[in-house]
Formats: sequence, C-alpha cells, structure tokens
Amino acid sequence: MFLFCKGRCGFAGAPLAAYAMNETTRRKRGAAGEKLPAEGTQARRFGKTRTAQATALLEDYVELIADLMASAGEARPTDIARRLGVSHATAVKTISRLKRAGLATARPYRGVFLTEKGQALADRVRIRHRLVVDVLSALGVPLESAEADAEGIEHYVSEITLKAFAQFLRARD
Amino acid sequence: MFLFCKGRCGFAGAPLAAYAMNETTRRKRGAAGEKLPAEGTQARRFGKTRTAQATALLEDYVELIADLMASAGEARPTDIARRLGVSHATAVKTISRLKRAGLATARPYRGVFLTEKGQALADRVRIRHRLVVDVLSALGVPLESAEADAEGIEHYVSEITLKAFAQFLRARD
DNA sequence: TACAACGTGTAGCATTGGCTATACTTTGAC
DNA sequence: GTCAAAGTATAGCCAATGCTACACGTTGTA
Repeated sequence: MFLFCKGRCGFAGAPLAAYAMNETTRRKRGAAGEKLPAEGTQARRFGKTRTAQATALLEDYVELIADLMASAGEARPTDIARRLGVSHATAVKTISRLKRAGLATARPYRGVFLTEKGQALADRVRIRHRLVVDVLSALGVPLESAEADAEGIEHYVSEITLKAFAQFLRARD
Repeated sequence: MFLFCKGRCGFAGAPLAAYAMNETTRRKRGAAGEKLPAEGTQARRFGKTRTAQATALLEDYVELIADLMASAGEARPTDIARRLGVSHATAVKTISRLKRAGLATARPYRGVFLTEKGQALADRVRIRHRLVVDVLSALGVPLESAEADAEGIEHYVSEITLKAFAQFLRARD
C-alpha cells in the first residue's frame, strides 16, 4: 500500500472510503496509471484557457454588434441585452468595457459602433464561428446543437486547430 | 440611406466613419444580410454557454484531483495549484467551493478527496475529454494543440454532440 | 527535542459579470 | 408643446476567481 507516497503522505487521517475510491479509480484507469503531463505544460494549457475565457464575452458582444449592424442597421444596448439574455444594465456595463478595450465607441443615447479593431475582431470571430459550425455539422451534429455548442466552443479553438478544420472541410468536398 | 431604421434611428449623432464601416460590413455579408436567430433562441444559447462557463472551473478541478489521486495517490492543494498555474490560495478557495458543491471533501492539512458525486463527475469529464481529443486528432489537429484546445472546448460540448463524436469515431474505424 | 522547510489556511484587495432599483433622455403621439 | 412610453445610464449589491501577505501546522532532520 501507499506505494505512491513520497514524503508526507496525506493519508494519516484520511477516511478509508476515500482511499478505497482512489483504488477503484486506479483500477479503472489501468494499473500503470497514465502519466500526467508535466506541471509546466499543464499550467500553460490552463492558463491559455483562462485567457480565452476572459476574452470570450467581449468576442460575443463584438460578434453580436456586427450582426445587429448588418441586419438592423444599428446596435442598441437593449437589443444586445435581449439577445444575450442579460439585463440592459449588464449590457451597458460590458459595452463600456468594450470601449475601454478599444473595440467599440458609444456615446450616451447614440448607439454602439465598432472601431476598426472591433470590426476586425468581429470578422475573425465570424469566420471562426462558421468554421466550427461547419465542422460540427460535417461530423453529424444536428444544426441546432452545432450552433448552440459552437457559441461556447469557438472561443477555445486555436489558429492551428482552425487550419486543420479548414483543411478537413476542403478535403471532404 | 437609413432604410433599416424603424422608430428611433440611433444615427442622429453617429460619426460618419462608423456608418461607413457598417456599410462595408453589409456589403461583405451580402446585401440581404443573413437572418439573425430569434431573440429567444439566441438568448437561450448564450445562457447555456454562461452556465457551462460557471461549471467549467469546477470540472477542471475535479478532473485534476482524480488524475492526481490516480497517479500520485493523493491530491494536495499545492500540487493542484501548480498544475493549474494559480496560487495555492486560489486553489484552496476553489476547493472549498467544491466542498460546498458536494463534489469533494477535505479536512485541514489532510488532502482533498472526491465524493461519489465528484468521482462520477470526474469520470464523465474524463470520457468527454478523451472524446474531444480523439476527434480533434482525427481531424488532423496535432496532439499538443488537440490537448490544449480540448481543455477549453470540452466544457461546451453537449450530450448530443458527444454522441455524434462517438459515432463519427466508430464509423471512421 | 527543536527547528527549518514546506505545505496550508485566512484576510484583504481587485476585476469581472451578473442583478435590481432609480433616475434621466429621446421619441412619437396627441 | 407636452407627456407617456421606451430606451438608456448609473449606483449599489453579490458571487466567482484571481492575487499578495501573513499566520499556522506538519514533518524530517540535526
């Protein structure tokens, strides 16, 4: 027992049930136990994910603003809020973050507009979104699920993966 | 001009540059402009994404704890923190959230253990993670990118999409 | 046994991203 | 020209998620 414990073990006062559960897990995964990635590697991956999470919301806003401008000719805080399913106060607050980030301009009671930087981001995001939806569809995911899942997935797809997606779709045609 | 403006227009004091940019966009997307999804539909999608975001971190912790238990026999806050790339204080705080959520147990200085509920979640998460990595690999994404992107993507893949992924992998073999 | 090193926990702070409540502006209709 | 309705903005609250700084517990070794 306790073969894996170097230094302080941590099992001193541990309930037996917990240890038994651990045993179960280890058996399930194969006695050898897959190697975990190096600490640095894993930390870098999680760090990337955290970064992506921080920009995900701004990307959603920018994408939606571009869509509203294109289809309705303007992007109003209330419409943005309704489409995102949040209160208008939340939308307004986030819009001011967009401004701080240099992605949008907005003057009180005068609607929201994307800066060039914001427009460029919107374009990138849209392309990525379509690519993700298309790949999901190609894999047999029903369209509504593809659209819904893409909304979350798209923010975490790297450039490399994006290239692979495009390549895959080209090859399939 | 202003064809799209019903009711209050919002362009009254709008800088010309912003409007011109909008014109450009519209041309790029085709004069018709794709229809936006219904407000309710879109709000539901974003709402789902928000929910997923809230659970993503807890899932990462649970997955990592299970991995550490399996490969090292114990899960210590410091190791968790190092692997996630956060301070130990942050890890401890999140672990107490896990406890509140009924996913883990931990007594001071005695390590962290998953409850049955936590273990079940870890198992689901692990299966999902593997499936996402395998699909990305199958699409030609290099392994390191697949692993890194999966870390973010996995939290946003619905059951339906998961089924499609499994089906796709089976069909490919 | 005592202590140094390491791990752990807590307190206090900032930011993000939700909310409700309240107050202000604009628009359109009378 | 006034006023009601609709939209907009702001203030204040909360939880989550990160941080640093500091205090406490555990362990292995001298």
